[in-house]
Amino acid sequence: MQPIADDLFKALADPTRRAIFEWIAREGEQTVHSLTARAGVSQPAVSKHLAILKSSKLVSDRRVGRETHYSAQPQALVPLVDWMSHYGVFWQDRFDRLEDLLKKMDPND
Amino acid sequence: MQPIADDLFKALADPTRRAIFEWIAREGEQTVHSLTARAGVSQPAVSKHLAILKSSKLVSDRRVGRETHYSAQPQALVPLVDWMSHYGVFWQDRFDRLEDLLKKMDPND
DNA sequence: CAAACCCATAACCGGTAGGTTATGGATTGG
DNA sequence: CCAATCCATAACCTACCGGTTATGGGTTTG
Repeated sequence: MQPIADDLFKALADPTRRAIFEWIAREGEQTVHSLTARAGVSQPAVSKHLAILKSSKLVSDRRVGRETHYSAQPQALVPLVDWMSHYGVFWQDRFDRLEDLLKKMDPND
Repeated sequence: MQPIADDLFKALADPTRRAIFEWIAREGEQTVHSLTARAGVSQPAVSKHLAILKSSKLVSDRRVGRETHYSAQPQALVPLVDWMSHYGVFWQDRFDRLEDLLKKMDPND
């Protein structure tokens, strides 16, 4: 098995960090300021989480004047999918759900 | 979003622990002894990792005399799949691979 | 241009996580 | 039945992680 990026698992293991990623992913580009507003931790803490997310490619940043805007990069999750795909059971258990997803994606449906 | 079991992410975040899980998953039931032989850490360390894997349902144990046999429970990964399914990009990017997997699973193929 | 704002970094701190050795209970084998 | 084996737990240590406050550089605004 190819050695999956350990940093990816580690980056997602912290709940605060995962929450930050989820907000950005679901609501689009966010500034550090807006993230700090609801993170429940200080601004430096948020910045550090963002740095870790960035180092594992889960987010990218864009400077706009004095603000830094962060966007989600969910493609960075692909190694996780690959890793899980080695444990076949998961397909069996979620086959129904999988079919639904495929139908929704199929333009000829 | 339902609060995904934090313990699951944490359990998988450690590389030694993940390796142990992978061995059991790929090669079937294993004793603590055999796992210790290649884990690169002491037997108590392995036992602790197994306890953590067990507490997040990733493995189950079965006592046989003085031995304890551990088996993988990959269904415990399902919450991870669910979590990732919220970040749609992943399906688009891996669609080809997904198709391959489905073909391999199809008994009429 | 001075003040306020946004953010990253530095320095520090406490808790926890992963490792170790020591130990002991249960089981097997000679 | 005594010794050896398998494993879990306890006790301990260290390193790292996630948090804090302090600070300062860059940017906008009044």
